[in-house]
Amino acid sequence: MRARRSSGRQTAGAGGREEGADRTIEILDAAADCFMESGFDAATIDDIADRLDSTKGLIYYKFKSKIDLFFAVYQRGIELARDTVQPHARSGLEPLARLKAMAIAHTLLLMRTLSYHHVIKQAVDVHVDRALTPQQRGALRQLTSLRAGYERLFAHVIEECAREGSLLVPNLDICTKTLMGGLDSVSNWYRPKANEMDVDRLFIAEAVANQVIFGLDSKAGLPKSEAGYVRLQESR
Amino acid sequence: MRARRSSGRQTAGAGGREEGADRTIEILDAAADCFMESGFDAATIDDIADRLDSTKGLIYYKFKSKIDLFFAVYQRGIELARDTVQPHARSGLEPLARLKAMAIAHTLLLMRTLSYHHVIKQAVDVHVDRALTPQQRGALRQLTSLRAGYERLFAHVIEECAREGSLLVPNLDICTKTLMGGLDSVSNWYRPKANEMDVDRLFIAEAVANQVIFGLDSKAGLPKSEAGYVRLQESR
DNA sequence: GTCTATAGCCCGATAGAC
DNA sequence: GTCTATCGGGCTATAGAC
Repeated sequence: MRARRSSGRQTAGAGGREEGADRTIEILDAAADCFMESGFDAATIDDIADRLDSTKGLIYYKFKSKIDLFFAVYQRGIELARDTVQPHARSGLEPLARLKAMAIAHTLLLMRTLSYHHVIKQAVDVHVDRALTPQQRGALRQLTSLRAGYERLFAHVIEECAREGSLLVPNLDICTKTLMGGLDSVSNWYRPKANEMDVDRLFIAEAVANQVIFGLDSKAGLPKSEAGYVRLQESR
Repeated sequence: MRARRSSGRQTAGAGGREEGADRTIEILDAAADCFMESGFDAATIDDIADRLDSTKGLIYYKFKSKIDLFFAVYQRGIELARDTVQPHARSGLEPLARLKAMAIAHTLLLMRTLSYHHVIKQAVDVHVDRALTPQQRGALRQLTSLRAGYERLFAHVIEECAREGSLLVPNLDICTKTLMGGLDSVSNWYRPKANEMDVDRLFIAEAVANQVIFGLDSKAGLPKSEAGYVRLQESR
C-alpha cells in the first residue's frame, strides 16, 4: 500500500510518469484517520506523524499548518465523492434510476473511505469557526462551494424526478438535505469488519438508498433490483 | 423559560423562595451553546463563563471537570428528548400514527434545543475516546445506554408497524438508524431565525418526518394531517 | 458561592542539523 | 527531504481570598 518512491518534485518534468515522492496522499490518509478517531482539535500532529512512522518535520514540510492539512483532507474527500458519483448523475438512465445509483455509489464510497467522510462531517459542523488567515478563509469558502456543488448533483436529479412525476418533492432543499442526511448517517454506526466483502457493503448501501428514496411505507412498490447501477460500476 | 427557583441545596428548606443557586441549568445552557459553536475541545471554560457574565471559579465549583460538564449537557439533552417523545410512543394511537408523532416531536425539539443536539452529535461521534477516569468511563457508559434506550423507543414502534404490516422493514436496526439519521440531519442546516413562529418549525418537522417514513415516491399515499400529534401536544 | 491569580502541561510551529 | 530540539502561547484545573 505504501508508495515509497523516489521524488523528483520540482526537478523538471523529466518525461517519466510515475508518482514522484508524493507521500502527500499517505499524509492525507493518516490525517483523515486521526481526525476521525480524535477529532480535529484532539488529534495532534505528532499522532499523525506517528501513524506514518515519521516526525512532524515531514508534515510541516508539506503543509503550512494543521488547518491547511485539514482542508486538504476535506478537499480530497469531496473530490473522491464527486468523481465517484458524477458518472451516475450523467448516465443515460431514467432520473429515478440515476438517483438510486447515485445514492448507492455515495454510500458505498462512504463505507470505503469512512475517515474522509468523518472529516467532511466535522467541516460541515460549525467547529471551523476559528480564527483563520484571509487565505485560509478563502480556501474554506472554495471548499464550501465545492461541497455545495456536490449536493447540487443530487438536487438536480431529484428535481428531474419531481418534474417527470416519479417523485413528490414539496421542497427541493429540505428533501435533498434529508435524503443525503439519511445516507450520511451510515457513518454514525458503520465500522468496517475484517474480511468484509463488497457484497456486504452493497447490501447495506442498497437498503439505505431504498429507504431514503422510497421510505418504509408498505404501500409503495419497492423496485428490487436496479440493474443500472451495477452496469456502470463494472465499466469503470 | 429560565427556572430561577430556589435550591436549598444543603441549607435545609428554610422556606424562603428565591433562587438559591441553581444556576446549574444556566451553566448547562451556556455550555451547550459554546460546545455547539466551537466544539468540545475548542470551547474554553472561560468562554462558557463569559457567556454567563461570570468566571470559571463558578463552573469548577459546580462541575469537577470540563468533560463532566460535557456529560451533564449530554445527559440533559437526551432526557429532554426522552421526556418529550415518550408520551407519543405510548399514546393509544395506531403504531404508524405514533411513529409519525414521535418523529415530529423529536424534530421540533431538536429545533428548539439545537445546541443540546449538537452536543449529542459530538458525543456520538468518536471524539470522546480520550483518556477518562474510571468514574467518567462509567458515566459515559450509562449515558450511552440512556441514548440507546431513546433510540429503542423508535425501534419498538417501527417494529410494531412492521408486525401489523403498515411498514416494510427489511432490517430493524438499519431502518431505525437511517430514519433517525434523516431526522437529525436537520441540525446540519436549520438555524433559528428571529421572529420564527411555531408554525414555521412545524412545517419543517412535518416535511422531514413524512419523508423519512414515507419517502418521496409519488406512488405512495401521503396522509396529510395526523391529528394525533397535535392532540397530544396540546394536552401537556 | 463566587472571584483572582497562578501552576503546570500540552501542543502547534519553527530553526537548523544532516 | 526528513529529523531533533525548543520556544512560546493557551488552556485546564486548583489554591486561597472574600
